[in-house]
Amino acid sequence: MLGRMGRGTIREVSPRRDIIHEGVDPGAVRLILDGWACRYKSLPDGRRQTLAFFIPGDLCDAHVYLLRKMDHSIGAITPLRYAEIGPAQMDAMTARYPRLSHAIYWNELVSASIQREWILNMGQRNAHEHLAHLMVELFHRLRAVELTKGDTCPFPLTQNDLADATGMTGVHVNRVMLDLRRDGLIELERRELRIPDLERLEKLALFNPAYLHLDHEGDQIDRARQFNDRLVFVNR
Amino acid sequence: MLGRMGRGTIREVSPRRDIIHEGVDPGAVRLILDGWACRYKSLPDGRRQTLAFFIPGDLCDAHVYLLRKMDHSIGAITPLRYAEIGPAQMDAMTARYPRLSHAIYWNELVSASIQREWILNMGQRNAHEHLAHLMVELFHRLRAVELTKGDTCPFPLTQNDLADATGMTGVHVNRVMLDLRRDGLIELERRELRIPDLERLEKLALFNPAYLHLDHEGDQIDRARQFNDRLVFVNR
DNA sequence: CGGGTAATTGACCCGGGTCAACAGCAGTGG
DNA sequence: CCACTGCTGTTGACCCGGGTCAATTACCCG
Repeated sequence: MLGRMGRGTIREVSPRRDIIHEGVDPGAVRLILDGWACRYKSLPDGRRQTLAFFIPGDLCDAHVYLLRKMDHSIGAITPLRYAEIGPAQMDAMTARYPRLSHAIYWNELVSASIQREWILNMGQRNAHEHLAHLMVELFHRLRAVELTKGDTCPFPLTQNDLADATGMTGVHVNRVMLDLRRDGLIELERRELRIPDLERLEKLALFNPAYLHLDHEGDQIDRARQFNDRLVFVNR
Repeated sequence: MLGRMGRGTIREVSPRRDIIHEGVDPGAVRLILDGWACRYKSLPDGRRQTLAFFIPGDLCDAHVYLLRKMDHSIGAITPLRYAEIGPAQMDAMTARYPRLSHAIYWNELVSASIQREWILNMGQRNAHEHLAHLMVELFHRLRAVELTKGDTCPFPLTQNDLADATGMTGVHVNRVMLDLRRDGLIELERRELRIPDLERLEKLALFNPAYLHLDHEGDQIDRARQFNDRLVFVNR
C-alpha cells in the first residue's frame, strides 16, 4: 500500500537490534522496506511484551509529529531495511501526493484496530486459538502485500518471539505449535510457514477478517477525503 | 450557526445498553458528556472482552469516516449522555475551528497508546498488578478532566466489568480486590474509589504515566478542553 | 417485603508456567 | 576440518495462578 513512497534515507540494521527506543523523540516516520520488525514494551523487571509486528510496507509511528516521546520501542527481527522520512520531506511528499496523508491515516487506524484484536486475543483466546489467530493474521497481511506464495509465506519468528507476542512461555508455545503441526494445521520449517487449509485454521482461531479492513480501501479513502484533508497533518 | 449545529444531537441511554454495535456504519462521532461507557468485542461463543473505558470528555470513534464498519461495539456502563456529531456538522466545526482536527487526532493517538498499555497489562502483569494499574489509569484520566476530589473518584464499574476488561473471572477479581483493600491500597464503596496512597498503588502496578501523554503537552490538552467546552456550550 | 443484581466464600481443577536437561544446527575462529 | 559457542527447539516432572462450580450473603429499589 505504502510501498511506492520510497524516497527517504534508507537504513539497514541487523536482527535483534533496536531501531528506536522508548523515551526518545523519534523525529521521523519509518517505512519498512524489507524484513520484519516489532513494536514492544518492557517492564522495569525485564518482562517484555510485543505489541505489533511490522512487515514490508508497514509504517511505524506516523504519529511522531504529535507525540514527541516514544512510549515503546521498535526492534528488528530479521535483517531490516527501512526508509526514514523526516518532517520536511514528509511535508513535501504529502503536498505532492495528497492521497498519501489518507493512506497514512488509514494505516494508523488499521494498526489500532489490530491492537484491539490483540487485546481480545490475550483476554479471551486460549493458547491454541491465540497462536492460530496470530499466524492467520500475519498470513492475510502478507498476502495483501503479495509476499505469500500460494499457501506459504515467510515466517521468521522464533518460538520465543511468539511467546513475547502472546504473553506465553517459550516452552508452552513449543507445545502448542507441535499440536498444531500434528493436527496438520500448519507446516513450518526453515522459517517458511505453510497453511494447508486456511479455512480450518481460521475456524480454530475464531478468525474474523473484518478488523483488518482489507476490503475496498480506495473506496473508503475517497469517501473520507474531505474530512481527512482537514484532519491529517494540519499541525505539526 | 452554532445553535443550529447543536440541536438534536444529544442522546441518552440507560446503563448496559449498546450505543452502537459491531458491523454497522456508525455514521457519526460520539462525545461522552456524562457517565461511563466501554468499547468491547465478543467472540461467537459469547466470550467478551472490554477494550477501553470511556469517561466524560472522551471521543469515541473519530475514525468513523474512514473505517465505515464498526469492528467492535460500544455500550453504556452507567446512565449515559453523549453528543452525536454527524459528518456535515463535523465539517462545519473543523472548518470553523481548525485546531479541532488537531485535538481529535491527538485523542485518537492517545487511545491507541492506552490500548498498547492494555496489551502489556494482559500479557505481563499479574492479576494484582493489572487491576491496580487499571484503577490508577482511570484515576489519572479522571483527574485530567477534573472529576476527582482529592484522593477519591467515581468508580461505577462492577467486579464483572473489571473481569471483562482484564480477562479474568469475576470470582478472581473479587479475591484480588479484597487483597488490595486488606492491604489498605484502595477503599471502594458506593461506587466511589479512594486511593489513600497513590504512589504506593502505582508502585505495585508498575505504573509509568508516560503512555497517557498527559504531561507538558498542556497546549494539546487545552485545545482538547477548549473543544469540549465549545461542544458542551453549543449543545446546551 | 420481594426480586434482582453484585459481592463473597469454599472446594476443587486445569491451562499454562517453571525448572532443568538435552538435541540440532549455524556460525566462527583456529 | 574440528571444537566451541550460542541460539532455537524439544521434552519431562512438577507446580501454581487463576478458573469453575455452586452456594450464600449483602444490597438496592420499587
